[in-house]
Amino acid sequence: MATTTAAATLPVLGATADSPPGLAGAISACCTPLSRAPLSAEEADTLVAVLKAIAVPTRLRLLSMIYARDGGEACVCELTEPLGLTQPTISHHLKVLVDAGLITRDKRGVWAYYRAVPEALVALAAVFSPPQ
Amino acid sequence: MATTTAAATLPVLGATADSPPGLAGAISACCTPLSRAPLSAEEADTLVAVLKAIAVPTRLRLLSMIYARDGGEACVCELTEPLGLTQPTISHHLKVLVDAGLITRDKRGVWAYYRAVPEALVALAAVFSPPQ
DNA sequence: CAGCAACATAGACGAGTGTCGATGTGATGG
DNA sequence: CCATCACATCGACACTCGTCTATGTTGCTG
Repeated sequence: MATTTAAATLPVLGATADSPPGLAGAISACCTPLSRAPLSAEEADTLVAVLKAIAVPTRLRLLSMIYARDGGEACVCELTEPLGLTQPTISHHLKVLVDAGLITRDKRGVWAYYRAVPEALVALAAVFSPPQ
Repeated sequence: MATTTAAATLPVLGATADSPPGLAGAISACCTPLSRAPLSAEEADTLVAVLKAIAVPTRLRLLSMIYARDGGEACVCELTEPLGLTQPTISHHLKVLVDAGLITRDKRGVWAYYRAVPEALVALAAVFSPPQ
């Protein structure tokens, strides 16, 4: 169960109920490591859906801000100012990250807290695991 | 020199002469793991330049086809047919992957062979290494 | 040298998307 | 009940980019 074998054990991610219904679970469920075998069109589309979510500077910074936070959660108000963008823009990007399964949303009162999903990073790292 | 410490040793990548001048080296040179600390705008831009290169189905499939090949190299003629795209389109995407430092180009005679750069995958995997 | 094959480059077009301002939706407080 | 705050949604605009056709470049061959 070491991190090096994560790629083999991760397909369970897509089936567990407590993991988000997003695409992060589907990464490991569909895709062997890149260097293992050529990707089919469907596998590529699935993986790309997640990669596109993080291939934007704003979203990548949002992701790192949430993941680096104590407890791995932050509300919108804490993320708007550091990036110098509008609140609707931040909300839009957060929704994309949620849909990709990279973070989760938890509304408590007036505030919406976005939380990290570390398993998603593990799945991504597994995809990029080098040959042998 | 284990894979788990690759993140720490990889900054050398950007300095070695035999590694491509692409952005793959810059990944590890600029960016700590995502979950370590919030990314600056510049760090995000650098990482995104590489992520955008692979966040396209065609390029992701090209990358996997090259990396999964024996010897880790392939010529354009071998990559055009399986994807069902035009030769100029394939050449275009290969150039993007080369510029990102994910593959290298080696022209031998009439053929152009594109080769894998495993260190680039290691650097990417390091970026997505989970907290602690 | 002529001709062909493999690949690169140039220009154009259409689809996708990051950002914005304006507005809608609940929850809280007086 | 009304005002306010935190956040989501909606349309619109500008820009990027994946793909194509057409053409240029280079190396091999008869």
